[in-house]
Amino acid sequence: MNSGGRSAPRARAVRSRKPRFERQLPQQRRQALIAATIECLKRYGHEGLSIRTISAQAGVSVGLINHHFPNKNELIAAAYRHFNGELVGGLEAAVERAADSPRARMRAFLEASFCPPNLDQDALAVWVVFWGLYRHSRLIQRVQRETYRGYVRLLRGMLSERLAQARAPGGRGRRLGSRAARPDLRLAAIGLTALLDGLWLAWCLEPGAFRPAEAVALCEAWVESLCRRGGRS
Amino acid sequence: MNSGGRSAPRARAVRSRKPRFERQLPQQRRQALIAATIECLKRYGHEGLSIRTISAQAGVSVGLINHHFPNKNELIAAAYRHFNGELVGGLEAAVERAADSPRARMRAFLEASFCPPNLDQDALAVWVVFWGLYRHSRLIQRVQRETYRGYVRLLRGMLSERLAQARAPGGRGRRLGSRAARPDLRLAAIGLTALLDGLWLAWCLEPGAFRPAEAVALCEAWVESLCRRGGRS
DNA sequence: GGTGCTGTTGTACGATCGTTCAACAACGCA
DNA sequence: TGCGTTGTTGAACGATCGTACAACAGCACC
Repeated sequence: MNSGGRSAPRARAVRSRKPRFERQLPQQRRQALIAATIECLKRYGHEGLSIRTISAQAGVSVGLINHHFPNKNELIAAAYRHFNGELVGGLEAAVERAADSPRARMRAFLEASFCPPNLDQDALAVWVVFWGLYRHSRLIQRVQRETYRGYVRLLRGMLSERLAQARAPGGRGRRLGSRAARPDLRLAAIGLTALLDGLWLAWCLEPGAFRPAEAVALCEAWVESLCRRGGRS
Repeated sequence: MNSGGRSAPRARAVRSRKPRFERQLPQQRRQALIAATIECLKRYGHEGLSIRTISAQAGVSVGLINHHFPNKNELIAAAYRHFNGELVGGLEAAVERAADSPRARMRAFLEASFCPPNLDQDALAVWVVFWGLYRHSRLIQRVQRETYRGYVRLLRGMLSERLAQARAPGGRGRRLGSRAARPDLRLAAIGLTALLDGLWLAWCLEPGAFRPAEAVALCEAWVESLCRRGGRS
């Protein structure tokens, strides 16, 4: 409040003191806020979804969020989009790193599904909060619809390759007439997705119940069974 | 505010007017509040978990909840216990109504799992909110631990019967030596639970993707596969 | 009909919520 | 070095949250 108090600190700041805050590009700041949102969800669950908690986690003031996002729901939707993208992107990368064989690609997909960072109790806590918002938020519904397509396409593509290989001449398909060899890909994909999700959920709820490798084995056994029976149930 | 205003309306009330509220036994009122809590969760999701929303749904004043429950969390935990109990009780009743055959009992269990009121989008919304509270509420954790045992015991018991029948002399078990006939019941139960939960989840998220009967068929195919292979993966 | 108990009401309180906005300040640029 | 742009701050607002509590009133009982 004393006169001159406005310029004196600034003169020192120019020389040595670090500024009270750092300006960032909107894109970078948005990413930081999204990361803070997910971190808050991991730590505090649904109660972590408050403007003050998130801004404190990001190390910024409460007002900044509404400068980069029109409102809280848009920030949450952006965080959901990011979280979904990380999952699908990680799985796609794991599949592409694998060998060319459909069997190897499927195995890489399953192992990536049952490894950190996807297989993580914190991650489940985040998913569950998002799912809880699903029914009453059109934004969340839209993000879900957009990102889920990528996941389904990836899984269906691999399963299709895998089943096609099994009934190819050089494959391991046995005792199959041409009719039985036409598997019901739709039901097969639904079943595999359900088994995968269910195992993932069960492990996150109780990590001691079984080992990740056992989950991979169960899923592979399901695919094997599909190959042998031609997908018919 | 006029003198005599206290006794005059009361004289009429005794004759014809219905009282402003009705006293109920604590047990009945508690049940009504629990039902209102679940109804609010179905309608409004996590935002429905407020004292004012629940008391309005139950048709009582805001103060009454804290007269029957020490705090909001205890009410939510009681609602979670009730919701779990309804599920497990309904499944047990369906199994007991079925024929004696292990196959019929398992089928009844699966069909009850994929029928209303269990197979319901509203029900999923309720579960998801409870799951979101799990990690940060010791009350919810305790209820979960208590009620989940009943579910696991029911499912394991049926699966055990079913597999035992399959490898009995008169059963349909084929090509099985005594060693292969010893299924890994633990992994089998884990897999079936995961498949069941995953299908249930997938249907609730997108009811048009497949019919409930198809889900039952997928689960039965899994059990059939276990019987044929002796549970080995 | 009067009395006591207790289930029930509704106001009040402090805390926290999402959002707004005027003022501040970091940094590019002339 | 001074100016203009704009990312950033933090106080303030009204709304809503969970809880407490004194007063009211339904109903059983004498």
